[in-house]
Amino acid sequence: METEINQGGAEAQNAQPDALTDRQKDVLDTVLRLLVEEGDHLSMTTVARRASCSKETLYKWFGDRDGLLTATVRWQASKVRVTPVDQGNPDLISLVESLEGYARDWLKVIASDTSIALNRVAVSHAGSGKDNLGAIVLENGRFALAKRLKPVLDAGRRAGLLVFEDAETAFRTFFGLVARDVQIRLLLGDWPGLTEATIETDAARATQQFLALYGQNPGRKATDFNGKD
Amino acid sequence: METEINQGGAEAQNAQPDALTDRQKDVLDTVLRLLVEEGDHLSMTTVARRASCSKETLYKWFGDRDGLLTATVRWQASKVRVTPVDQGNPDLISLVESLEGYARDWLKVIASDTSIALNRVAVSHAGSGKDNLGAIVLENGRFALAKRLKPVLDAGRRAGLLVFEDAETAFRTFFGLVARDVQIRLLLGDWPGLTEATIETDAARATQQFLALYGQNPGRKATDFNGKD
DNA sequence: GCCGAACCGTAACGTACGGTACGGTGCGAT
DNA sequence: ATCGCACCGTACCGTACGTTACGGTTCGGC
Repeated sequence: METEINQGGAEAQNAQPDALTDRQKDVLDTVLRLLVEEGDHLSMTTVARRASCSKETLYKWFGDRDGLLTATVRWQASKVRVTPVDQGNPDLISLVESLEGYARDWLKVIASDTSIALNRVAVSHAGSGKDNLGAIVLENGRFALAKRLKPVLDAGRRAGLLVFEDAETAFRTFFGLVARDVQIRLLLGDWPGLTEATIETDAARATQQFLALYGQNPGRKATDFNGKD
Repeated sequence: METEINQGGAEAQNAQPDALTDRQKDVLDTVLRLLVEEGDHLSMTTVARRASCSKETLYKWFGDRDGLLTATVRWQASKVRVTPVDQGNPDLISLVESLEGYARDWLKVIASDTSIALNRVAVSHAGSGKDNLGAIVLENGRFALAKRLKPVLDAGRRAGLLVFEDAETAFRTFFGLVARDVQIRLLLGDWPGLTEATIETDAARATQQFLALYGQNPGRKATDFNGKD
C-alpha cells in the first residue's frame, strides 16, 4: 500500500472509489456491514477490530470518522452505478417494460438493508453540516435515477407515447407513484411488507398509473396538470 | 410541581402530553427549538441551560435523555392533533377543495423546520431500537393523515365521485402524488424550493392527478389498477 | 417565623469514544 | 543480512457527555 487517499496532509478529503485498494474496499465493505447492524453507532475501534486492521491505518487512509463514512457511501454508490442506455424509438410494450423495470429496481434498492442504513446515517448527518453525506446519497439515489429515466421518458415522448411538457415534473410524478410512503416508513423503522411479489405488482401499478396520467390518450385532457409546476 | 411523569421509579417511561405542567411544556418547546437548531446533537447540559432549569429536574421529569426526546416528540404531536370531520355527501367542488386542503397542509408540515428536525432524529433512532420514536412520528404523521383522509375518500366514493376498491391503496397513491420526492430530499438536506406558491400549485396538481386516476370517469377504464395491491 | 418540597445552578463522577503514539511483524528491495 | 515501509495490535490521552450529588433559593402551608 503506497498511496494515501487523503490529499492535503492533515485534512480529511474525499476518496475516489476507483483509486481504492482491494484491502481498502474490504474495510469499506466491513463498514457497510457494520452500518447495517448497528447504524451510526459504530466506533472506530469496532471498525478496526471487525476489519482486522489498526485504527492508525484507518486514520491514515480516511482522515477521520467522517472521512471513513464518506468513503463508505461513495464506495457503495460506485458499486451500483449503471450506464443509461438510450433507446431510440420504443413501442408501448418496451416502454412499459422499461418503466416497470426501473420501478422494480428502485423499490428493491430502497427496501434493501444497505440503502436503509446508508440513508439513515445520511439523514442524521444532514442536520449538522459537517459533511455532505446527504448530497452524495441523493446524487447517487434519486438524482441518478432521474438521469437514467429521463432518456426513456424523452424517447417515449418522441415516439408519441407520452405527453408532458417538463421531463423533471413527469419524473417526480413517477417517483411518487412508485415510492409512495415506502421509503419514509422504512427509514422510520416501519415494515410496509415489501416482498418480491408486492414489488412486482407495485411496479406494474405505478407504471399503469403513470401511463394513465402521461400516456398519449385522446379521450382525456391530460395537459391540465402535465405542465411545469 | 408535584407530579412526576415517570411511572415505575427508576425506569424512564412515556409521558402523556395532557398531563404536562406549563413549565414542562416550556422545557419541551425549548427542546424543539434546540432540535431544529442543532439536531440530535443537543446535550442535557444545553437543554438545561437554554430552558433555565436544572439537569436534576430534567432527569426527575423525563427519566433520561431518551425519555426527554420521546416526551418532546409526543408533545409536538399533541399540538397538531386535528379531529377529522366526516362530510356526508360531498359534491365534486367540495371534494376537490378537501383534497387540496389536505395536500397543502401535508406539504406545509413536511416542509417545516420542526417536522424535518423531528423526522431526522426519529430516523436516526430507528436504527438501534432503544426507543420507538419512529413509531410515534409515523403514528402522528403519515398514519394520522390516513385516518383523517379516509373518511373523505369514503364519502367521495359513496357520492359516486371516486372509484376505488381499497381506501388504503387509494390513500397511498394520493400520498405519493403529493409528497413525491420532497420529504426524502428535505431530510437529506436538499432544498426542493417549496414556497407558499409552489405548495399551492403542487397541491392542485396532485389533486387533479388523483382525480384523473380515481375519479369517476366513463371514458377511462380505471379499475385496472384501482384494486388492492 | 418555620418546615419541607420543588427547583436552580454547578460541581463531580464514570465512561465511551475520537484521535495519537509506539512497539512488533512481515516483506520486498538492495 | 538488513533496511525501510506498510501494517497490526494496543496502550494511552483528552474530551464530551450522560448521570448523580449537593448546597442554595423560592414559596406555599401551618
